[in-house]
Amino acid sequence: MATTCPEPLWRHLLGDELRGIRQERGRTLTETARRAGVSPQYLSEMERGLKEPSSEMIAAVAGALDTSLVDLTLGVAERALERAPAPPAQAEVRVSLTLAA
Amino acid sequence: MATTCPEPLWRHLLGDELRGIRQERGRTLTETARRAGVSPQYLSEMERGLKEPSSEMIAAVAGALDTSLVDLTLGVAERALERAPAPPAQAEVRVSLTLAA
DNA sequence: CTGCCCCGTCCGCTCACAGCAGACGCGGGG
DNA sequence: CCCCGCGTCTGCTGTGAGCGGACGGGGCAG
Repeated sequence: MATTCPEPLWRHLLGDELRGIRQERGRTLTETARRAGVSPQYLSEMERGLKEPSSEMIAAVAGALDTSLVDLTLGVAERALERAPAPPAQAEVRVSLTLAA
Repeated sequence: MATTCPEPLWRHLLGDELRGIRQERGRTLTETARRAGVSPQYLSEMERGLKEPSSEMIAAVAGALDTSLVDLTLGVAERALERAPAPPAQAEVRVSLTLAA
């Protein structure tokens, strides 16, 4: 097991996920920022993982992208899994529990 | 679909998840804080959703609890699902995709 | 009973950063 | 040339992240 790649940080994964969703929906950064009630420069920074957005900001941008915190955190978890050298077996067990519920 | 319960915020869900994991492992707040390199008062505030911890702080506490950002965000997503009035069908599809990978 | 230790939370504080206004470069169209 | 929209850069200020000291509660020993 290689330990050469440290775990990515929350703000990076979140930013990647937000940009991913936005582009998937074909939305511009400027329009999304306006809908979320934040500045375009700030949304740009969020997406690039340069800032630690508050929970309210996260919720506002999620709303502007017609998604939810559930989807967002799941997407972040997926990205974290993709970047992990070996997926922990426990994480998969937890995911299957989520399906059972 | 009742819209009387707003979606919980990231910091609340995160805090609940951190406290849940810590108590599951039978660890004290003071010991966990020491291992994470944060003050006990700050960890207390984090767990109660009173503060917006930085990504590095989240990582440090996760490390102190012998867990990862993957597990953490999955746990948060689970809690968000539990508190959602009706689980979005899309979220479940994403989870099954995670299993397939 | 008192004193000590540990636990978790309250209160007040400082300085780094969250969030943004103005500016910039780029591409496209008239 | 101009205008518009896009996304990012730069600099700024007020706020809150993170913590030190203090506090109350519980448990234990003398």
